[in-house]
Amino acid sequence: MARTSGSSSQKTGPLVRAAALRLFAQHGFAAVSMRQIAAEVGVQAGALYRYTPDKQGLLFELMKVHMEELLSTWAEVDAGPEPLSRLDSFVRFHILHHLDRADAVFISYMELRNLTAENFAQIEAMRAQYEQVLEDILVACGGEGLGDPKLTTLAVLAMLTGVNTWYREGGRLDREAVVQTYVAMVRRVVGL
Amino acid sequence: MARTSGSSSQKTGPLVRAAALRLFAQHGFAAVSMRQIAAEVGVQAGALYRYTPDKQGLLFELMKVHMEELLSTWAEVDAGPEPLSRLDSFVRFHILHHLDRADAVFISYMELRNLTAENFAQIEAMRAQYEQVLEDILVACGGEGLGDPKLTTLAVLAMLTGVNTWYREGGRLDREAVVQTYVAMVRRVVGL
DNA sequence: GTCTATACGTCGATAGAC
DNA sequence: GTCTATCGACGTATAGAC
Repeated sequence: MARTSGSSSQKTGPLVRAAALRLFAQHGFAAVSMRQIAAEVGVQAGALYRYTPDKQGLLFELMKVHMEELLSTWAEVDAGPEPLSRLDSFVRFHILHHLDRADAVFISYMELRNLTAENFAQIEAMRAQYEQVLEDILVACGGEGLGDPKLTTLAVLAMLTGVNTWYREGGRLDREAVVQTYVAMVRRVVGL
Repeated sequence: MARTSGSSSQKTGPLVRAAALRLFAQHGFAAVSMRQIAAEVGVQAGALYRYTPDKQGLLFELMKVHMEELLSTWAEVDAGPEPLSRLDSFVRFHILHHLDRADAVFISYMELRNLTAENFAQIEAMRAQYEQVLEDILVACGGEGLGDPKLTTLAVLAMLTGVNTWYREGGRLDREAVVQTYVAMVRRVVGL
């Protein structure tokens, strides 16, 4: 029996998350009210609580889904054993994946302090896991200039994620040009 | 005639700004109330309006002072004409200056979206000015690997500012070790 | 599954006493 | 220069009708 149109139960949930994602990214978690999110979706504020236990739960789910997707997508993309091509591939993946999810990336960096301690610990663990991915690649590459693997990892990630703060579609450089420039810069940072 | 103790007019203003700086950095601009700031200072909320026109003005002044100090302090530190030593000196300056002002740095990156359009434009202009400082140095260095000066500038600044997100006093590396590692990494990024 | 109505607290900012 | 008192608006979250 096909449910034709009546119930929006399978639509409203995703709409709530999409609206929250956009509004949190634009104005900040604390500055956005449940009423605003509801208005964006086209329902009354009370209806939101069918889809989230509370505002905090909404923020946490957005960040959790983002981090899970980051880790699982890399696992799919990750090609193979050759270290240097893995490094290039990681740089490309990180930049493009982050550019495609600017709102979620922004929230995941800016709103960490608005998570409860328990929720923060979960997100933090996934972030550390992602850092470890790059550190392992860098160690496998083992460039001569690679002094401290931890520091190099953090420096490279900061460099790559920084692209999100200035890149605009239709600007002077397209994505491919940015990726290639960063691939070259990262190689130099690690001394290869 | 020495005013001995009575009036606190010369003390409260700075205390208000110090409290706001700390609280905004910890909880975010939107999440902090004027009542919280007043409680931290030890006055009632109404008294704050002797020292700022409104909450927005308080945020703006913190960011404005921070950017002005960043630019003027570099102008003092900037040594001379030799490009490569200027680059090293900029890296050292940026890292240490930022580590010494973690709260102001954090606010200046996170709360840009809470500025009015007019205030944002002023801060943005000073940020662009600071970026130009590094770009000029990089161009003067003119390393062979230096592909796009704008991109390299942004990548290096992201790398350097990223230190603030993980550095903790008393950790595995002291400031000097961090500075030296980053000086070496930045030289490699620009191909020198 | 969404609505209306509401409990109850806090917000930024101002007025006027002292 | 700081206080107390207050305005009107808005915050999250819940209860119960439909």
